[in-house]
Amino acid sequence: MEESEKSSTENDPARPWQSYNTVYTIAKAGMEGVDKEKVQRIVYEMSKGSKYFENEEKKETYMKQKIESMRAQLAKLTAVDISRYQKFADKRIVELEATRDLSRIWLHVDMDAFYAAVETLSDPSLKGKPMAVGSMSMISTANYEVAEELRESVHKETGLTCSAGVAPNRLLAKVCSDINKPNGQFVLPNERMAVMTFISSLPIRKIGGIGKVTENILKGIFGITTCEEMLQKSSFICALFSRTSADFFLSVGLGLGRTDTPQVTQRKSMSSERTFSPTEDEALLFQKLGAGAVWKNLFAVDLSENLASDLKKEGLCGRTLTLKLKTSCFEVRTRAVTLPDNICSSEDIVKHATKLLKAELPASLRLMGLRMSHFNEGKKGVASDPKQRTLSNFIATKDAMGRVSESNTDDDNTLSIGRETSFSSDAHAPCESFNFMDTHQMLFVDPTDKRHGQNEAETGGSFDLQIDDFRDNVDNHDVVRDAMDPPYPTGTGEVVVRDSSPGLLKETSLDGLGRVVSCTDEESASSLNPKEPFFWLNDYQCSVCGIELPPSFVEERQEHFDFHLAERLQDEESNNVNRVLKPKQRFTQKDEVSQSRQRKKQRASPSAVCFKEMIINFSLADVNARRQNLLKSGEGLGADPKARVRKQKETPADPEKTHNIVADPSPDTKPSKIK
DNA sequence: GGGCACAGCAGGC
DNA sequence: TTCCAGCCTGCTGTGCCC
Repeated sequence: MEESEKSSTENDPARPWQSYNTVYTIAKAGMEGVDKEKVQRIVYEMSKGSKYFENEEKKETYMKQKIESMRAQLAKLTAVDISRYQKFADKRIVELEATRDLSRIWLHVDMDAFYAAVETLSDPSLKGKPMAVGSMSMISTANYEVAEELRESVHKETGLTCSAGVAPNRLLAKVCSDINKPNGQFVLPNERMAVMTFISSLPIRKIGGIGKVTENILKGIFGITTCEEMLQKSSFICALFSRTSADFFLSVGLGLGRTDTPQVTQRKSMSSERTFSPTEDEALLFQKLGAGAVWKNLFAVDLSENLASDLKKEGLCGRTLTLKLKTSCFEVRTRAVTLPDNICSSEDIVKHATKLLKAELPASLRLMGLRMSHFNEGKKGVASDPKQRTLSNFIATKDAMGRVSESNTDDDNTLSIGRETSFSSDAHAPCESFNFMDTHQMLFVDPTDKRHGQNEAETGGSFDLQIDDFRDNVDNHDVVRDAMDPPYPTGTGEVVVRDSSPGLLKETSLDGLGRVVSCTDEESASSLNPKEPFFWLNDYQCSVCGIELPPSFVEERQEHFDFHLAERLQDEESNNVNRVLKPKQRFTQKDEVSQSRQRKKQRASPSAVCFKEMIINFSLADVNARRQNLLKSGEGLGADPKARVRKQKETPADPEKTHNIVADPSPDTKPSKIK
């Protein structure tokens, strides 16, 4: 169908389902060839008249108004304006082009039907049956050699298929991984011409960050449907959008994307929300919030309790509490309050949330949510990365223990951390891999261990923890061994041994020869008395907080124990170092630990692995060496990307090379909100 | 005017 | 594959205060 014809039919008032675009898109892989109109018409007819439908119509009307308003702005532009914006746009394009980095190759791996596939893997009887997946899993991997070999290896080890995209940057690698889904791959050469050709016909919706609204706006105002057209309309884009948005759109037109390794970002907020049957019953709404909830009633876990529990698991306190409401008409409202102090307890949360809700009533609601943000501002002793799990939390996690157990069965009894093994509890999380070297509690810098004197080539570029060390300590003890200023002329490091068995907190500082430097057995600043043993009174009541939980509530009791354990360790973490060390030592330790941690982090980083999506970053030099080998062998590199991969597969993998394997936490550069 | 808090929205997974 | 729900991030606009 010609573009003009398509455009005219899509505005046909006799076919209202064509603009009901919230329910269907052909942008996703595998949807080409589907009878779009038929699908849209059916969904439209079935949705018509519902509250959701009415809200969608309202949103669409707003979007149309926005498009009309921007069209009007466009119409007002004079020839002089357009010329000025064109000059500006051309300048920006040149500047952006100068940032093009073709020196690296990114491989984006996307697991096919990941959740269902994993569940079927663990329970083959599910194969072919409809199912809902509520849990996650992970696999570990090692060094793989450029995409087919990797996919084959994943399939061989797990039975799961994945799709891969190879491109010069993260943005394009993600797009490429979508092209031959499922169980396929696409390689985009690191050449400008190839990128520009690729981008010329690429629908804008394929780009991460361009969703339904942005697509409609770009199409509705400028008629832009492909990435290339972003450049053709660059002057108008610069005229109507903010600098951030315009830069993003122009970058898309140039096929530019981030080429640096994404960093694990600090968590900004944490929330909990629930949808329920629409209700105006104020008592019920307050109850859902947590007001008036009874501790004993764990079956009716409310929002405030949920949020408080999640916050405590990560040791977070926040200052801003936001109440999110969705009315029965699907209208979303948020109401926030910023407090002078951090809060994290369910009692505090519910107190402030109740005030926020009261101000909104009466209302008929179908969803409520609570979000905490502005974490731990000004609070001392808080980990710089709240998303990073503490070792104690990790150890207390059943899943984590399971992984350790698996590793424990290795023939060489070596738990290799940072190179081949990582842990992830959330396939969506941006690389929530567990990294021993990043924890406060466990820094293995043993001055007597000769391994640390070896260079990276000897150690394989990573740290190996002897499983014996680990096993000795995971049971009841945390051991901190840090390189510190020598307290004695012997020049050896000091070791702090912390015994945090339930009901006991004892710390002993030893010098490098094992002599006792200091010993503390003082009370923790924690609200939980460290000397107080943790147990169930009459096998029923928590000895710490008094909550009652029957013995049959095994999981709930375990979670409750985890909560107290986390609370205790969090407090210990913030108090421990200061109690044991002299001021000078504190300073030196902080500095050295920081450096040590950073060094280890750098060395450990090539191994971070997560799922369901994974990005692997190769240096172009590595790849070129492989290419040269292929050319020398007379095989050549044809235009067929698959042929390229086949050739490379035949070259044996080089075990010396490691590459960055990182999670894909987010799309490359997100556009800012369109003005 | 700058900084901050708040409200809302878009988008990814 | 779609949708929605849930959770998260990031951006913009507005209003208030200093």
